[in-house]
Amino acid sequence: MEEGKVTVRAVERALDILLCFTDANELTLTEIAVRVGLHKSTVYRLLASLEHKGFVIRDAESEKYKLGFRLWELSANLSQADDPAVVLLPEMERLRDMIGETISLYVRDGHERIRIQAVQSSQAIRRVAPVGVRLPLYVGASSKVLVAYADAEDRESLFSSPTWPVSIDQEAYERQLADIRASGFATSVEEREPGAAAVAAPILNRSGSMVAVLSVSGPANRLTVDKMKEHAAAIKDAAARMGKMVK
Amino acid sequence: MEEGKVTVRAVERALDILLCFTDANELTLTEIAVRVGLHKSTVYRLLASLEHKGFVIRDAESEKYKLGFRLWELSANLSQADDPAVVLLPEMERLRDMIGETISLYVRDGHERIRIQAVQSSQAIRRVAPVGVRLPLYVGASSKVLVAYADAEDRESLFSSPTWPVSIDQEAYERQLADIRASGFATSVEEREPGAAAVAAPILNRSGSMVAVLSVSGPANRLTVDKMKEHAAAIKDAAARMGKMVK
DNA sequence: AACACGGTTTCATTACGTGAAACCTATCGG
DNA sequence: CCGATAGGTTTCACGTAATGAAACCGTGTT
Repeated sequence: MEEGKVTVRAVERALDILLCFTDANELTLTEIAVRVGLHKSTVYRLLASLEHKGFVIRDAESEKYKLGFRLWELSANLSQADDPAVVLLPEMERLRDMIGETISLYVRDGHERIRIQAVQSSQAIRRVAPVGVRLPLYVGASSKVLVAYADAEDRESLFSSPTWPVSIDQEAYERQLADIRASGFATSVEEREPGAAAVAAPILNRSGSMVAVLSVSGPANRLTVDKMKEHAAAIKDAAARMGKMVK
Repeated sequence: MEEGKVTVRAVERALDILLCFTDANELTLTEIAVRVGLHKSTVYRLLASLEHKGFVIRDAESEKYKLGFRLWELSANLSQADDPAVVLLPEMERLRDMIGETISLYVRDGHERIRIQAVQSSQAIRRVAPVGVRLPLYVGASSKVLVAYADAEDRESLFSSPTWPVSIDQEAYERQLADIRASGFATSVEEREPGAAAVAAPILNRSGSMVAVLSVSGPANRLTVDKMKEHAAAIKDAAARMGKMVK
């Protein structure tokens, strides 16, 4: 396992436990142990620490663990200024008005992506994109960008994980990712949803790491090859500007 | 140092670091090191872990550390239904409208209490109670309730801790706590702040454990003995109702 | 009764987290 | 221009403290 940063194992494990609660809001100790792949007693001790500091609590009746009040305190202090979903919204609206299609913003979360922001096209036929949904990482333009711009070791662990479809021709897929990195955007036509097409580009901050992925999506029959090219240019341009707005 | 729970040192330290950001939203590594009382390199490693998991980030321009986007994800999943500060707010407003004084909600946090919610009296002369402040646990009506209803061993460790004022006559104090438990409320007149008085009662959930403490506070000259009695009745009533609303 | 399923405790082992100290790179002030 | 300061990073030897296995406890469930 390649590192690069000097981290503290116990802490990372504890944080992994916290992150379990992004897609489940009540878990038992053993469920958590399975999720993070650690021994019961290890999880027990880590949870005890998290509980002691108020980051998790045990629900009185269900006897299960859930997130604690400490996170309220912290999230109250989260400077909204750093949340891409907030900062980039105006810019996304500008882009939407310019090209007239639905604009989405995704971040990767483990083996999925989350749509953290979206502005809807105002056209009658349009892509409807609810905020907050989780989508698989192996289909769609945004997914491909998220994977293409992940760091190497991260990608490796993704591909070797049991959630990654074995049906994918890894050879061809890698070539596709290389193309995406070269061109700076990805496209998809009816990959995830029939009748839908999309163009996506990474938002890279000043230090060059990916903050999120921006996408234009709409009905496939409106997103012709020419239109896609136009959109790709527009979205790359917007993404570059956005990259300067976030850490 | 009395324990009682098997915790993981590194994790607790990391969480302490996170908690630094409740009262400051940008900190340098060394500032953090001072706050938590650890060596630079230790904090460095813990921060690296927190950063790696997205719980803190380094601001691009200020180069300081701040809370990361991961907390957004988590707080999105915080079941609002369990946060007393949210659930009980409407009820607190009702109470405020009824008796016309500032209503506060406190929880205990180690050797302090935190005001997790407050609704302000609309009178010209009033108690102004900002949410989020931390106050000592040895003065004020709310403090006394928080201590009185803590479990015995918890109280013991509190009293034997170095932060507990030695000046307190423990004998008399214990009697006072017993009275509070008997009557179900506590009062204070100019105990913590000159000119201010308060009445406080515990919010006990169905299983009988204390969730928070509710208090009425205002200028001492308005909170006469008679008024205090009225308020005590009102607040006990409200607290009882609230106790059924939370876990 | 036997079993499964959560949580808790104990214990031996050594990996891992730790603090000190050195180092690097800026920025500041005389 | 040089020394000082401050913030961050790396290295290293040491010994604690985190770990996994296994046993244990309580409570349902069959």
